[in-house]
Amino acid sequence: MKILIVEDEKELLADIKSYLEAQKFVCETASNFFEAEDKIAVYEYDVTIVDITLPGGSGLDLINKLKELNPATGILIISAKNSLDDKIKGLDLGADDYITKPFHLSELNSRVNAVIRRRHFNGQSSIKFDEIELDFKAKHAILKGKQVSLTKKEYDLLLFFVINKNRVLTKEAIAEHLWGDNIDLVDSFDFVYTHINNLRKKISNAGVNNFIHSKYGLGYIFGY
Amino acid sequence: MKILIVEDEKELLADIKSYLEAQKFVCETASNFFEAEDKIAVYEYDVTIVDITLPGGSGLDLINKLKELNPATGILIISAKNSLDDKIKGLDLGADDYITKPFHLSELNSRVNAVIRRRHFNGQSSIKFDEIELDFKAKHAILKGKQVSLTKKEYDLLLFFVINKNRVLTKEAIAEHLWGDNIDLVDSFDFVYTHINNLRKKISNAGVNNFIHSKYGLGYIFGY
DNA sequence: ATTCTCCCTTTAGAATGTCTTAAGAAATGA
DNA sequence: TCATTTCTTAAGACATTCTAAAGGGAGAAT
Repeated sequence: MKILIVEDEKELLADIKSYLEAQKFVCETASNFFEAEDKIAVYEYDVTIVDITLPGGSGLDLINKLKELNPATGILIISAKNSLDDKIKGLDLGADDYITKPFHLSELNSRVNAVIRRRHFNGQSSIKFDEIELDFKAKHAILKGKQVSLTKKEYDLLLFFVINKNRVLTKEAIAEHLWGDNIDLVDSFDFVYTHINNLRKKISNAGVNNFIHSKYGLGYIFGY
Repeated sequence: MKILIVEDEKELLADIKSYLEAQKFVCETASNFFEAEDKIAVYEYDVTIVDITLPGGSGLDLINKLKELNPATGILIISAKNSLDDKIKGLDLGADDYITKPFHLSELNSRVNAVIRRRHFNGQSSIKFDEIELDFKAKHAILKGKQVSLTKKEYDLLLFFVINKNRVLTKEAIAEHLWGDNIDLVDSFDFVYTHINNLRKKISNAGVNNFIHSKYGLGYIFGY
């Protein structure tokens, strides 16, 4: 899960980032309108957290752009206590939720989770592909109807596969999505093999086979 | 897909090259205006990445030349943070996008992909010619409606043919497009024969025949 | 028409690079 | 602390790519 945080107060921005990263989200940040504009043009984040009052332009315009460029992203507004008006406008523009300053980071976190659930998966609490089902709340998989517990990385990896079914994912893309782009490209990405292997084991132990296919020299593809 | 990277900062140039090569692009480089001028005169790259500030001449002039010599190429500008003016001029001249220093290589990569998509494929996720279809997401071919898996070289080769249908391609051009300029021009290019043969086998095994024709002494042509 | 040269086809196997797997070290968290 | 998860490492298996070589055919020269 990759999140963009758009917030001009540097300290708050850093706090949010480190909190959400501790919750195992992969985060990127922007501290003004233009930076945010650049980032959303380039990457389709799962969730975008937007402070309405931004230097360089209104957060509302940013939301407009977001809806245009990446309608699938979840949008969470941060607003000051007094600007009720902006909140309503934001929700009208298609934001999913808002949170008022000051707030507890734990609350932000649960709202992010709620947004992800609602947005990405249309209010469902799980996503399913054939005999493979992922439960967002419990963060486990249901394979052939049976619960299988997954580690965080296995869960994220499987979710990334399910969302991108029938699309080749290079190990670089996988590494980037699960670990963020602060990883060094000279790295070998060997650890991806390990996680793929672990995930495959758990899936096939449950009697579900042949869903993660290797494409030699290209990457992996999930599907039949 | 072949990319020319024009950038004078040696270290950045090397970083970009190795990143994009990891993403399975074939890259060539130029570190000043004249070198770039030479290269674009000789080969029609799919995408050209141009740093606006170059020793020997302006990147803007280079863009002009590019539009003249190879209007089909995608152009991506790299610019310093302060030179907003140049960016706009560049886009006016026909560049497709710009990216501001400093940037994440992953951002550059997605912009390159966006440029390619826009240029070559108009947002489609596959390209089709008669009974031959290539799925960009899954990186496989669909021949007579049936999925056929291809190796990376076979895929690249077939894509090159489909894009250049009804045009004679010399084996030197094929070699250059698929392997980049690190191959020696004195080489025999015999390996091209092998890959053509493998590709023909897979295509005809699927019951699709006579699409890759040999033109004795000239090269190959794809079509009826 | 015949011969010669060069280009292309095809095949087999060597070299290369990628993936699988497992075991253990390091990091994280209860 | 101990248990679990994540990362590192390495050996071996495997797919792909490249090399080399033999044979067939096209076009040019005689």
